[in-house]
Amino acid sequence: MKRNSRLSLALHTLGHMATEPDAPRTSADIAAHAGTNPVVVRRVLGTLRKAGLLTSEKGHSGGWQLAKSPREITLADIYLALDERLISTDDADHGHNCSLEHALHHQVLTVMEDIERSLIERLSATTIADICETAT
Amino acid sequence: MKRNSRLSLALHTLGHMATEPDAPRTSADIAAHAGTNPVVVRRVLGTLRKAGLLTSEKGHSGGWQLAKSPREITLADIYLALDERLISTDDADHGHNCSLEHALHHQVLTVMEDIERSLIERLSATTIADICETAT
DNA sequence: ACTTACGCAACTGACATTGTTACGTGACTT
DNA sequence: AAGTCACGTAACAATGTCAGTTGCGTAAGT
Repeated sequence: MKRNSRLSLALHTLGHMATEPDAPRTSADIAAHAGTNPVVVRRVLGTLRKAGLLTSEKGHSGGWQLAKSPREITLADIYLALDERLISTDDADHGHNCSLEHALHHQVLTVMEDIERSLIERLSATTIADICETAT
Repeated sequence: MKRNSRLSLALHTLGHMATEPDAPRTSADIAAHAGTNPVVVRRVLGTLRKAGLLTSEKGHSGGWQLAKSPREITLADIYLALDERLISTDDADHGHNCSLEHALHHQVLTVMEDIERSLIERLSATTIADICETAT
């Protein structure tokens, strides 16, 4: 798979959960539906649980469920929970001795931060409930 | 190095070239200044040459030079030449059978395309000559 | 001829990510 | 109480990407 497979898996899973919010789903079911592995599902959904978007229960009739109403979960929430940012937040060495390079990176970084801010703003405008409605 | 090292190298090199546009530089010099390898420099600058931003000459007193005035080269030109897009342009399998997944990806993709468009717009507002002036 | 410097192909090693196996733990069922 | 179900987590293998490196060819100039 490629780089944004975690995001794909998260969107896909939460989307389906939103259509039937009260039915818990096991990682095995989700994995089968998404064509991947239960452990991978638990890994990805685990980060969403840490972000407060999902709950998980063990044992019989356990599994994963939405922690809030689908109308309260935006695409931005999912994007931010997965922590796959546009900008590589490690600004370690590139300011070593060259003022030109420093100016260059500062300019690009400023633009990128603005862009990411507006990306999040755009993503937070649609909830997963919205998506389910438009998909009919 | 990390993922945007090609962009860093390109920006850095073009920035320095802009301060003295008529002096050709060899890949060995550039590599030494950037702390990398001449072949890597040729790889990266080669893509910029294909995009029409640089020229290269072989033999004695050969090397790399800007193909245009520094005032005509924007950050967007460099970004686009390196082809490191925000969106993974391979929309191969994710629309296989699930209309919900299709709607999800369509929504995210639309937002991402908008965002990238505005990123390019922002980057095209500053030329490398601008950077050299602000770096004094 | 000889040197210089790019062009390009092939290989290596580091690194990240996904997939897989294995085992522990909590919760429910009988 | 025993059994099962499902998550939680660690460890490892498989894969892909990318920078780095070596080597050789080719063009331009001395």
